[in-house]
Amino acid sequence: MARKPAPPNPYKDTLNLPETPFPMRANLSGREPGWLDEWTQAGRYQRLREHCAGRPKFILADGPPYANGSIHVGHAVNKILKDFIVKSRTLSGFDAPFVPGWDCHGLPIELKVEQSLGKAGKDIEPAAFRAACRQYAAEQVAGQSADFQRLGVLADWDHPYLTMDYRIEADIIRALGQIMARDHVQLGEKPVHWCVDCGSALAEAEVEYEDKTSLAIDVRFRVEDELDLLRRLDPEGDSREPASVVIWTTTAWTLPANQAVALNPALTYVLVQFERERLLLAEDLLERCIERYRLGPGRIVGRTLGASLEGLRLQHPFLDRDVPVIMGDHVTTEAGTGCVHTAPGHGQDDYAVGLRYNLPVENPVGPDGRFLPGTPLFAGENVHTANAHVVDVLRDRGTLVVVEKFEHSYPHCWRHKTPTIFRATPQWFISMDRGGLRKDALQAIKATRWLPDWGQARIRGMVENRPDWCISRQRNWGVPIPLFVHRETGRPHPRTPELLEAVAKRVEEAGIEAWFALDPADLLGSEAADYLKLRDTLDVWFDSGVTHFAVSSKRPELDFPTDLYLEGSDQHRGWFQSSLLTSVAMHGHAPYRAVLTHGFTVDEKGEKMSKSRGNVVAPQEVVSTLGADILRLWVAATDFSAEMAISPGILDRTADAYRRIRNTARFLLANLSGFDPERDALGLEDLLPLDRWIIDRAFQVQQQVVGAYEDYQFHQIYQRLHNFCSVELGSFYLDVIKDRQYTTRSDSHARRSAQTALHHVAEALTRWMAPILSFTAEEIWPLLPGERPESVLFSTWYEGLRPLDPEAVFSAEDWDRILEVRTHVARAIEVARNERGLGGSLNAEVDLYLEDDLLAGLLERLGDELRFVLITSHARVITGQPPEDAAQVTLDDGRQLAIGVRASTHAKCVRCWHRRPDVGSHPEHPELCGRCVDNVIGPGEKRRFA
RNA sequence: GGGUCUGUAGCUCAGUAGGUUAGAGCGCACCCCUGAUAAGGGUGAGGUCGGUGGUUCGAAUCCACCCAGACCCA
Repeated sequence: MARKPAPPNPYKDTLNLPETPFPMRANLSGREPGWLDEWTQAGRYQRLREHCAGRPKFILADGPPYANGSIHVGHAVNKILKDFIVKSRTLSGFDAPFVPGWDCHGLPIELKVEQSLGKAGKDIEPAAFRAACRQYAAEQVAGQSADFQRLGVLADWDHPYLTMDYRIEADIIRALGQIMARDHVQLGEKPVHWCVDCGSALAEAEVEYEDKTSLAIDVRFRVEDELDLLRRLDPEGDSREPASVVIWTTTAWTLPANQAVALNPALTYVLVQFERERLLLAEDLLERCIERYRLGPGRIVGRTLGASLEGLRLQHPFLDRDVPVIMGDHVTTEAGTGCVHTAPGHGQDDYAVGLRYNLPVENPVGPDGRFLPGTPLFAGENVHTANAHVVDVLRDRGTLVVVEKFEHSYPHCWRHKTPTIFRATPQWFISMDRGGLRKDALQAIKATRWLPDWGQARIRGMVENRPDWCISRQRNWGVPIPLFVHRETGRPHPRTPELLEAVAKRVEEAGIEAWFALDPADLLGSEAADYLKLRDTLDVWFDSGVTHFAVSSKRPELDFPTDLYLEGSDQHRGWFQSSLLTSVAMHGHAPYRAVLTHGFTVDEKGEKMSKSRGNVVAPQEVVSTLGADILRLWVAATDFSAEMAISPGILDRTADAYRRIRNTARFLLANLSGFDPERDALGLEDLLPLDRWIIDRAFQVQQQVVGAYEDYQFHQIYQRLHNFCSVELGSFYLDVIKDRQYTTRSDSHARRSAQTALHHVAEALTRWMAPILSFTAEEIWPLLPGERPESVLFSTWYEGLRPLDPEAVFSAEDWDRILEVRTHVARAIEVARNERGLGGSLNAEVDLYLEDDLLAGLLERLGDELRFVLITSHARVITGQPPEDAAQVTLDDGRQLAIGVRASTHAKCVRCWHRRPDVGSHPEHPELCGRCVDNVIGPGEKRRFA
């Protein structure tokens, strides 16, 4: 049903209607790229550096994303949060340079390159392979960089740091040298995840857990010395049938390397009499064992704590040796027998407990996953296929109790998807304890500020418990561990520090290839024959871990230690820790003063994103549809300390909020048209009380906004910004001043007062939003009246706001009361609208019945202008008895208020739309009310309050 | 299985040191306006504060357990 168009208004030209080139519809996705181009052309980042030169610095270090694949929303969150911080600190008066970085070495890139070129050393020369990796990484960096820039992130994109930059590769080696010089590095023989298909050790991150079905076996370890057992256990009866400790394992192939059986000292173990033998088991697991073994009912004939069995000798189930019972807290009653087969060469717990008992680290398995020549019974067999053979041998020897299939979560190579094994190999380690690194790192953790504070407990727990850091990899695309080790002693060359620096110099010139291509004789001369040139590469976590040294302390615009690291919560184990350990190892303190953590992105149900669930939100898609500012606003709106939920629906809400903010800004700009602050602005003391009030509100908001930026509480800023636009401005102040803006003379005090307020608000508001809504703020900036620099980032928080004196004639508290009354009036008008078809509030005349006290006095002080505050055609205060039909309400302070609403019977002024008795009083302007006549042909109306 | 967290209206967030009918904005419904108009204003309906059991005169707020989810580890 179409409404009939409003009749043409002959006085329209006499109004000051809003006007602005700032469009209501943003079309962000279409216009953001153009703005970016402009800023790039203008050298925005460099110019900002010049502008900020000499200010106190605030350094946020960029944790390098891995240079592989396109960015996902988690990357976007991270960089956008960093951008909020960099920009807000800039507006707070800091010089906040930001150098983006990338992590460029490592396995995933190798795998990508292998896919197209084949294996290094087999299908392609290693040098060519590394060159291809370098090329590939550079392409990935370029792609990710473009995506990051598209998000509006301001950074030194022309001069990022790449861990594969020659100078950085060289400094990574130097960092290793310093850590070695402080005696934190050692060569060890330790079990590591090993992929037999890779023929290489795997990093934890290169392992994924998959379900696997294994053979689970229970195996007898016969007690050697019956008398010794009797002394420890004092069993009832005098059975002399064989006694065995039973172990349970799912990796039968590790039995040849068995060196002990571990019991938990605090658990109770029982000796159980079966038909032809006695078995020792943990009491808590007895029932389940009896069920599995089918050896008959079984009768407990002895009982003791694990602790009393320490040192008992047991016969290996098929090898001619005896092994001790040892104590380990890692032994649990989750599954098995409570007696744990221990092979220090094949398991990390086993290795750790073995160290305490000085057990040999035997490793009979070669890099190809086959038992070494000379291994009794199993030489040459692949460990996985040997399992069945081991079971056969056990059965032959009568040491097998039971075998069954068992499904469990088992580590697999993420590349080959094949089960990994633990295999003791020579590896280089950063020792946590021999140089006191753990202790010093824990101290450094204490000295660092963690946000949120539980981050401290999290990383502390990890550092307290973590094993030594295995930094060597048997790979091609990585920074070498450029050591010469003696062929006989295995010791690094005595002149290692000097040699490392010599290598670093060459790497600085030619990259890591300088090491791989190096002829040892060039550095060692005649000694070369005695030394082995190491081909191991460094764990990539070492690369990024030393960026505090290779980047932060090397680039002149940066600083070390750095003010802040900001990454996802997974980095407590990753970059936060690798950076901490290397920095402590090199300098004795943390590389950062504070560490801020954000959560992971999840879908609207709080579940992680994955292709299979189909709940992935791609930043590229958000940017190309809604625009980067919407994504940025979503980041701001979300409390990043927990999981961050994102979905199309959530982004729609965000876009709604954006429109609200945008339109508010638009209205401010539109009502500032023709306003020149130099010429037209009034002093705060000359403003109407209502205009003075909104500046007070803006002042309060700014306090909160700036404080929230300092505390990284961006979601508070979003709430406050949006609330300010909706509540203070939209539903009250802007609505009220429309009449004054439009109808009073364009250069009247009344209008200039409002414009002055709008101008202050707009100046402040644009800055508040600038770190978050970067594009929109820059779009607004040049449209604000008055001289200004090229970008809002060249300014600081607006200083033109002032709080309202509590003693002011209309104080903030006074306005709170007025607003409360206004809410009740709106309610009463709504009733009239619905019940009597009142229509717009300007059709209403309102009587407020109050006791004769302060509130009545306050409202009366507004005089005739009360109607403007209420947006009614007439309003008055009556101290006396209300009529029956008045709406009775109780105010917050307990006061009684009655509101009478009636439809005005007066004619409507075609110009201001108020219904007034004086419409038509001027013969030449019969359709105008008195004040409009005054505004059109007279000196113009005066306003005193609103 | 262990460690560190999270769970308040459809959405995003507040809820002060435990105290009357748990708040805000958005969205939604309805109404108004048509001089912010693919805008703007008003009113209203939405919550067993993840669940259970405790402590307490009284708990969204304290404790225990459980459920769901996230990250890290095994």
